[in-house]
Amino acid sequence: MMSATGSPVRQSSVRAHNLALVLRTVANSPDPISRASVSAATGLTRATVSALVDDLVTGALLTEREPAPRTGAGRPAVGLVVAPDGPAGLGLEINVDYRGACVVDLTGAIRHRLVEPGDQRLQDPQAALAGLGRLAARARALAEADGLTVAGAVLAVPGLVAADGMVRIAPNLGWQDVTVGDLPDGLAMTVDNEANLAALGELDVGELPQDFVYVSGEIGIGAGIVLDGALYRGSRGWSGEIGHIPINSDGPSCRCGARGCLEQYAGQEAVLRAAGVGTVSALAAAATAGKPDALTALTAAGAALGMAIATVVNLLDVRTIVLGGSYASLLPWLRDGIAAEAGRRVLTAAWSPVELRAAALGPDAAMLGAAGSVLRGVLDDPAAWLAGRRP
Amino acid sequence: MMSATGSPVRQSSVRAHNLALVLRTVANSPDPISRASVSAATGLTRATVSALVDDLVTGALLTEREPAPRTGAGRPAVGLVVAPDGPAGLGLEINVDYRGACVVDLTGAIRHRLVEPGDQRLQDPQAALAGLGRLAARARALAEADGLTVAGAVLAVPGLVAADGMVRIAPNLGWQDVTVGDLPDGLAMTVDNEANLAALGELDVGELPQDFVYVSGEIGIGAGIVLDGALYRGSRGWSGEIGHIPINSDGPSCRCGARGCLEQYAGQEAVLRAAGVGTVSALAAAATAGKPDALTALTAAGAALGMAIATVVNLLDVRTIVLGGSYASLLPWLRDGIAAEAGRRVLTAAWSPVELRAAALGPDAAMLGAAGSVLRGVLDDPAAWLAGRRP
DNA sequence: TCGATTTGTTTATTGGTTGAATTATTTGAC
DNA sequence: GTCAAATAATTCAACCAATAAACAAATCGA
Repeated sequence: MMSATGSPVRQSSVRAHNLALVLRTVANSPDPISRASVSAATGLTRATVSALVDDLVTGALLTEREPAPRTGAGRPAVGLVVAPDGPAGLGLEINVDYRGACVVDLTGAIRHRLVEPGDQRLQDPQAALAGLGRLAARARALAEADGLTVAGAVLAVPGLVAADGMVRIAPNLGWQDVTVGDLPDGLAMTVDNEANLAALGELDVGELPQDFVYVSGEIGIGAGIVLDGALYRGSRGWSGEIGHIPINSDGPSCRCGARGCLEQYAGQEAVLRAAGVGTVSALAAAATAGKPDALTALTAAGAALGMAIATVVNLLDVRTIVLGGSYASLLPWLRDGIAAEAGRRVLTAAWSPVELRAAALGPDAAMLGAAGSVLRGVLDDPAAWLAGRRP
Repeated sequence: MMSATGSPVRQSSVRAHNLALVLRTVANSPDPISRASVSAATGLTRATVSALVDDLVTGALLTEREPAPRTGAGRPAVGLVVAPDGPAGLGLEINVDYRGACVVDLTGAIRHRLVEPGDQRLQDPQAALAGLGRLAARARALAEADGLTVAGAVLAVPGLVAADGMVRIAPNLGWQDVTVGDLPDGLAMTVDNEANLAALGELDVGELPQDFVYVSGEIGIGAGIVLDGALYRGSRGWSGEIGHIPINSDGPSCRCGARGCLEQYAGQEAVLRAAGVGTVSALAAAATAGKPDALTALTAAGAALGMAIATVVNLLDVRTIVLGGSYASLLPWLRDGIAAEAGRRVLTAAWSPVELRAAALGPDAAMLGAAGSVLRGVLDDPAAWLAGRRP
């Protein structure tokens, strides 16, 4: 009668779990950390930690270093750090006016960064992907010249990505139902939404709580939702479509077919039009100069954004909102409008106000998040990586 | 430097995991299931399953029964079912005009149900809790007379519940910062939001996907969010406050201080006022009779609800919405309005429409969900339960 | 009645953690 | 300068839980 229980068994995947636990403990430590400290932090025996660390060192995931300067008597510890020359993540991005690739190592250092400007909308998707493949190959060659092993690649696209890796629709790229396979050189590649990956990128740089929402303001408005330290993708991978939250039931019509969507109030096109300028940098300049049209436009956008953010907070009870994309640079003028509207509409604002932050990574957030998500795969399941490398 | 890794270690909690796996497999099976079938379904060896089942049987979580009629040769199997006389959950509820208690056994059968009508707003919170304690004691006595062991109690309240069990505010009960301790007879009790527990109750009866949102329409409008088969409570336990999603930035003012909240369009008071009737049942009667005022009011409420649901779906990518509370009985007249608005505003509606369902459990959903969440605790960690019972 | 078949248990083996003892390396005191 | 105290890391026997394979039990079918 085969009742589908969902979870398979776990025999001695205890080791896999503990391997990940040790690796994560070292990765989260700001300084080189000794085996004994890992033992204390995890609760595992020193003996066990030694055995696990041995595996991780021979598998090139950890490296021994000089320990942090210590005080008092006793045998000096051997410091452990995440290996800078082990696996690396290849982060890729195709966006409206550029494509890029970056290589990030396990320590989080950006080892290479290649960006090719150029309007991707002019090309058909397969041509754009072929160009991206060449860029990826160059980045990979650079990484391997450094002695790194590229563990995988993730591609960020501004669109709806299905669970099977098909790009359902990327309106600003003009893509529809585009299948993205592995890279030409055989490296495994997965695709994900740009806002999702940017959220992961912001999460990787730390300083953020385990629950937050990243709001990306570009031509469209998307959100990456991080709950309990993990990205929430939704049952089909289509979560975070914040741009079409209704602000006003009978507002201006939107390209989605409905009326009064957030995008019509706080999308890049609407704001630039209201401010009477052509680009985001021109808008920032006008706002800095105190031009009334610019300030009015930004105040209105902030109010609309504040309403949408209030909705998100009331629904998900996150206390932190990270503003990325063009919102990051415009936050100084958006902040008051957002805070006022959110303060009025968030039920729990009286106890704990919503915290607004500008994205730390700037325009590279999605690409870096893509590389980071490759590394996250290794960090979360080092046993699988070791098993794959062994033979 | 003690890097807080978050996850503690796991030694031979493999057993705990597999114990839960076996128990869940039996619980999910519609018919009595043999050890061999459990083995096949889980991937565990027959030997291992036998050992685990032994523990579960001696711990009164499983019972041997006649197996399902079988065909073909071979030694006849011994059927396993979840024990009807093992641990039971005590579900409690305090709502505006009644308080209740129910006892549910591990098989999901409702063994006892006690409801005391009466306006709870008239009492101060401690008096209401004392009355509830007496009701709980009666229910517990009935359960123990049946040979059941009450494993714990959960209380459903219509309000914001903090992680530490304090009821921050329950507007329709007139409660504010009420601390709820254990029951007078020493039984552990936890508190949770009514919509959250109702969502869990609906999840328990099955037939639902792993991701859905339960929308409860009472005086206020709340939502219970289920993601990946688990309730999402938010970082502080205050998720799901859907009633204050903005429908129209300059709509009628709301008691929350903002304008144009959903509650002002689809809350019970607004709808009854618009329809010119006094109660939900009168509204249903008027709608059945085809009264224009009632139909117009319900259509308008459906449209507002559809907008809010579209927001939820765009944000979380759930495909199923369960309508509970007074919405369950009014769904026939709300459905078209919701579906039209949601179809227009949900970005992915073209590929996969939003599925609307009426709640299956009716007004007892929260109370039953509360009892179910006690049992869920036992089902999810039978090892802890066995360890607690052993000495 | 016998073989085939399926269920459930017993037994030896293996993988992985633990705890205690052991070795290694430093600081500080006499 | 030597020795005791302290801390780090490794080695080794014991243990726990799952596995695989053999075995015992109970039924069907010829």
